[in-house]
Amino acid sequence: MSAEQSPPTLRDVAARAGVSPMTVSRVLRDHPRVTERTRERVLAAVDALGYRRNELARNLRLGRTSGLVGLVVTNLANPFYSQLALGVEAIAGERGLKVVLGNTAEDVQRERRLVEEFAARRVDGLIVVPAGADHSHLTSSRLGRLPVVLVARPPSNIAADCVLVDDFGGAREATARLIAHGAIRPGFLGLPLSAWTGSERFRGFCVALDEAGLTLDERYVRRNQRTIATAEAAALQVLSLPDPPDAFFCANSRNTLGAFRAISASGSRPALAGFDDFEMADVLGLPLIVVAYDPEELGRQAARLLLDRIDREPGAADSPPRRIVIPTTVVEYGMAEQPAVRG
Amino acid sequence: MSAEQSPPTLRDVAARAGVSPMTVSRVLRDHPRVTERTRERVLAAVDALGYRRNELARNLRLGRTSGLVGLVVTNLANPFYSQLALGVEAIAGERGLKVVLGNTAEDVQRERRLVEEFAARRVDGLIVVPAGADHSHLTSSRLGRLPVVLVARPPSNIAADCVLVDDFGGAREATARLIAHGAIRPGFLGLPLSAWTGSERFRGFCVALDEAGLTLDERYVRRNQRTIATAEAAALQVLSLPDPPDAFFCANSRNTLGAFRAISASGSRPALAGFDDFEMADVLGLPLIVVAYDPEELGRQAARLLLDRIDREPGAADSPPRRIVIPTTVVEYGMAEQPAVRG
DNA sequence: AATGAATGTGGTAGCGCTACCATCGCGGTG
DNA sequence: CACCGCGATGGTAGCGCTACCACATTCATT
Repeated sequence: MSAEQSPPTLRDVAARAGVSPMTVSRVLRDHPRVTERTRERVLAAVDALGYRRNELARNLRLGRTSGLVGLVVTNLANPFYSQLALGVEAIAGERGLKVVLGNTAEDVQRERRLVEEFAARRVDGLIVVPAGADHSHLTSSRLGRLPVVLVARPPSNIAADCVLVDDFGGAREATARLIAHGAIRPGFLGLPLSAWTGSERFRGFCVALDEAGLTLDERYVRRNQRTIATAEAAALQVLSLPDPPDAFFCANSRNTLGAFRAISASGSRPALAGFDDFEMADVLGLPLIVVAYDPEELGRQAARLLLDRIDREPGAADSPPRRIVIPTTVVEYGMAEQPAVRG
Repeated sequence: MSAEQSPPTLRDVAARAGVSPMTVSRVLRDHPRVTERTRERVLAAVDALGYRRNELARNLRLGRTSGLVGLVVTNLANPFYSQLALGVEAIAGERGLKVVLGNTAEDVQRERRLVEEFAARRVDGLIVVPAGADHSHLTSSRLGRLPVVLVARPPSNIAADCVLVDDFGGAREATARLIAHGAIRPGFLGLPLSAWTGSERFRGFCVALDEAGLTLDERYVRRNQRTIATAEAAALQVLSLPDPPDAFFCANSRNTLGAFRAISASGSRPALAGFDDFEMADVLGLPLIVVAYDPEELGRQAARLLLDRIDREPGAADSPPRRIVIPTTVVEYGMAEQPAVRG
């Protein structure tokens, strides 16, 4: 009685209630064939002992799954991914599934390990923001038919569902707005083309230029900025050209902020547009066009795709992979009225 | 052979390798007493079948824990909590523990449910940012001696470890800096006193005033702003007094941003200080003092406290609850040089 | 009164894994 | 040549739970 070492088991409850373990199990499962009197006695024993059913043992006996969804992201400190996680948690939670977290820090090795561990823990499914370009370790078949949904970056050499942001459309539309506001020599601050978002957003930028009959000046393009500071330096470099750009499209918020700083520092006032909305966009005091979307929705859709696969009969033939694209909206903060607005 | 329904088990591997399940188990555990030849045959079978050890079953047999840490936060969309999660994940990950996520949206009922579910899943420990003031459902004893660490808000009527931010010290120091820069009638935009952070930060503000020999004008105090918009309105209200404050201390970033907007809109230029650093603090274009701290460190410390409890022998007497306070630093963005700096 | 069905309860087995002990074969010792 | 010791392997049991079947009641039906 004094030092209750390990939590009580169903057996302990049965002993105390003076019934068999089976009866306790039935009471806890709300099985109909139990007398009210028995039920009460069992529940009293449960209460007295502080008993809690061991879901691990239960799951082992029952399904062989854990009731967990593995979520592997590249950088949880990024609000984008935490909102994604929130969306996943919301939808998974509706089904009683819990979310297990893994952070890769863009390290493919860590991603591999995490995916292996999650599979070993018998998660019901995986939602992954892949760090690298090679996704061969994410094939559902290799993971024991474990459903996998990719987020933000499409599957490269495997068949898997995925949820993407309309990187291309958003970049194109925002660039078009820049042009509608009068830009004729826009520059681009972006990401390496090796990154999916990097190439898609650049493509959108280029197409918008093309559609407006403008040609891209390669001197205005910088792609290797990973921090606000380097983005600022890159923007300053471009701005110090003898014929600087009259606008910037920035492929993510770090570049946008870097450009913002550069513009604040320099005398020139190029127009500014960027992918990713941020909380203080409207108080920066400079006109700004941003491409906004809902990261939480990204998570919700990914979770829905995953639940769909999980619910499918395991014997059923694999349905073809699906791809969901989350739309973007372009928001203008403090821009002067322009002649024409697209979209 | 055609439709491999369920993942292969250790038995399947044993059959294929022509050995007993025990031998397979030993190989997988790197038990020393296995011939090299046997090991190779087993590993070949593992490879051929794509076998992966079932950690659920393993844990059931072994410990009775899940190797999971439950993390319950109030709002994952808040970057503060996602960085916290990152810190927890980092430390837990070093020990091979995974983090299961729960979001309460400040709903005490949801918190209760989540804690119950996590306990039923036999998590090894819980890290909770409590939503309400009543923490009775978080007692380690009620949860089957499950270790619990509270974060950001201290335990109110239970014994539990906790990790806190130096709310008082940070608010006091930042307010002192405002005063050092010349403020003599500072206002306060804050949170309800019922919230721990709300009362602590207000206390710091008051003490700093007192230490400088200033008296608080109650008309300058607003406490019920939950959004940037309401904070802006509150700040405007205060600023439109016949004798408005010459500075604001804001208890969180929403209030700081609201005040920032109000100040930008109105003609006056009160000095501004606020709790919580944010990425764009230095580009706002207005002098600003912020109280900064490392949310990730908060998570790391919480995880360390938890691991400490987990590692303790279950029979050992409960050690007294510990409390760790994460220090804050005060950062000045674009402030003019002042006569004297404290600290 | 005998039969059958419906009902509440208990016993047994087993999910996948591993601790523990038993067994077997080997070489070395007296 | 029995004997011991040791290293490699296998058998058994059981972690906590529940599906399945067996059984003992009870009650309606013929």
